[in-house]
Amino acid sequence: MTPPRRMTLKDLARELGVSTASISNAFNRPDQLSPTLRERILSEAARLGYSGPDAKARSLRTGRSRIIAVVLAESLTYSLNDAVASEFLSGVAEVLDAHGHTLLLLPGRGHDSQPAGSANIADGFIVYGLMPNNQLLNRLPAQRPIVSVDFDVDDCPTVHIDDSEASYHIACHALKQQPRRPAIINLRLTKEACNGRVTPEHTLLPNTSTISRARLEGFHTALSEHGLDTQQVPLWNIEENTFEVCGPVLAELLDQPEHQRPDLLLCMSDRIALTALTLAEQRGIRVPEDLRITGFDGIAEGQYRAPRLTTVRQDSEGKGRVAAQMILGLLPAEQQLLKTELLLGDTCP
Amino acid sequence: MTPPRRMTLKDLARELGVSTASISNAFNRPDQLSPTLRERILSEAARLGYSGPDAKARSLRTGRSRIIAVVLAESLTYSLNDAVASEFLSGVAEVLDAHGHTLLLLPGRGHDSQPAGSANIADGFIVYGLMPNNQLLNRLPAQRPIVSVDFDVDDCPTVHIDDSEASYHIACHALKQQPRRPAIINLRLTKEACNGRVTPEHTLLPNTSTISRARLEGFHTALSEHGLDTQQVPLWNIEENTFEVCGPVLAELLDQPEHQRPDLLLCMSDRIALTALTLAEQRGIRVPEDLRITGFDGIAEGQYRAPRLTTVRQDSEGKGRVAAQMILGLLPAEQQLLKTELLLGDTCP
DNA sequence: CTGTTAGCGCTTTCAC
DNA sequence: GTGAAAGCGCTAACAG
Repeated sequence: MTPPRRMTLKDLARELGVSTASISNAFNRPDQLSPTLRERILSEAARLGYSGPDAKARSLRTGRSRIIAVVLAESLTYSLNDAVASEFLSGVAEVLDAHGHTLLLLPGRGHDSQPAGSANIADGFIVYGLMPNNQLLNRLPAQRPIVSVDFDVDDCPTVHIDDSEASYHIACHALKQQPRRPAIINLRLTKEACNGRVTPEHTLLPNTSTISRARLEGFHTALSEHGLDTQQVPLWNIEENTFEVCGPVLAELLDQPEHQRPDLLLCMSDRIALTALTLAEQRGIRVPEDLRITGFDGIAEGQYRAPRLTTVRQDSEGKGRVAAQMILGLLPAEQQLLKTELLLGDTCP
Repeated sequence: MTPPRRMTLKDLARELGVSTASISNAFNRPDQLSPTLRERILSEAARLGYSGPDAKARSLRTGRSRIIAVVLAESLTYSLNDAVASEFLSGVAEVLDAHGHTLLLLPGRGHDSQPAGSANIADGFIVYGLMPNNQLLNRLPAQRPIVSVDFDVDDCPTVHIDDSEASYHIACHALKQQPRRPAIINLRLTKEACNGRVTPEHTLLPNTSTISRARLEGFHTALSEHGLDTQQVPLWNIEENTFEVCGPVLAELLDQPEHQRPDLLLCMSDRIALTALTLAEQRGIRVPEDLRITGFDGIAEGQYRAPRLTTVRQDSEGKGRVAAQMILGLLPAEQQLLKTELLLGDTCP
């Protein structure tokens, strides 16, 4: 009885009485051998159960794996359940797939740990939404292309949107109605973990390169231009963009006495806005009459419902596509700024 | 000027004047060398920019890549935007990550195409929601572990839920209220693509091993037991579990004359149920007074809203965890049947 | 504890 | 066209 070892290219060559080079060529370079021989090799290979060159050996030999890794800021568990991150991955996957590449998912886990050893099998890295100071970047294998998304890294091509401009625009729209008590609900704005009202004790993350600060800046500019004192506008913060974490914070906010409760919520994500909307509905607070709400992201969930969310649509899938194209060299490796669009829904008409 | 070639283990060995084995051991087997030497090697490696053994070479040598592939039924673009699939992937990722493995995503694309060449780098495969007749299975490299999820494959460990039982239970609950015109909204039930009412012209997919048929069977059993003629209960079908595809079908259903419009929708997914709910709200159809709706899956979106969806919760993340544990050999490779739970929401109290 | 060495399976010159 | 041979970077036996 023969050992049940997986058949190798060499085995097949011996079996067919041809050289290993011909087998290799049959699979990789059709022009290097006669069609007849190629046919014979391919059909015999199928018959004998040889399913093509081993990817491990091939990638060692050629130096390329046809695998692109996406490094996600948060844990995979979180990212995969976040609509924005999922859409982004969709876009990446679509392009990679169309070009015969596959997608390896790497967690950014913690703040400065090593990426898994198998990470460096990838031909290139797309780094999504990581904090700029994250050590992880330096730990990625050098010499291989990196594209960063949603934040700037030195000497690294980037794809992102103009967060402060988009925030400015949606805030301007919301402020047309002259709110008496606007509030801003931030996402990961503070250095210390904070789920609730932001107080003077909290320090904010650096105002360069963090999404939250850019969006906050846009909101503040709009508020100032409308004659409001930004110091007077309460800031709330949320650490994680999930129902579970948003819920209690927004409940606390909405359960304030009515004369104190905000009448406009500028939210930094659709998830936050949708949670606010649900909780308002449960409390009989009318949207938009008693409370106007704006979101950010434009996820499907906010648009296929009644009332529809007023928000900024960012093309996350498009971001993914551009990032993938850049990493594959199909697009020049430069800064790419994607457009956003104001979606006028029912929560802040 | 030295060539900018990536530093190899051998280079480092020469540089430090030690053997390659020691370098390798420093990274892989701490007990095989003195702590002093190990420290020196590690720190020098960091200083000289050697970021550890190359994954391609290592995997060729050891035969293992520490990469597990998940083969998704649909395109990645679709799967990543589907809450159920995303939750499943979350569960897989969580376990893999905890055990130093990484996740490679493979599209099932089409019905019988080759998996990408780089696929066979994986140490094992988790096959999610594929049709049982899919050729893809045979194309996966032999000799490597496979776990299938949500459908049965010969000689292949599987994790799934009892779809027909769960459907039976939720239908029994819904039928307590004696609906006059129940309808069933299926997901991929017919052989031919069909978005709308299922007619006698349509042939259904085989009743073995397809989720839809199992769920339909559960619904039918419950209907019969409640004295209803299953032949009289209209079947509708939807091909893709997205807002875009569900919308028109459910609009057509809801826009029927009132005396003809169903007063109970047994939906095969939460996405379908949520779309029905939104469209009903837009039309002023009261839920649950005029129309009761049940879903299937128990996604967060259906629970963190008002009214809450009545549905069956299946633990997709748990499925992912179990599948990952099986593929890593942490759990015996056998049939695993996960529990489901009836969630009584507001759409069918 | 350390060093030498033989491949893992493949691709790709290069000579025929 | 085809075949022989070198070696991608690493690990694990084994010998010292």
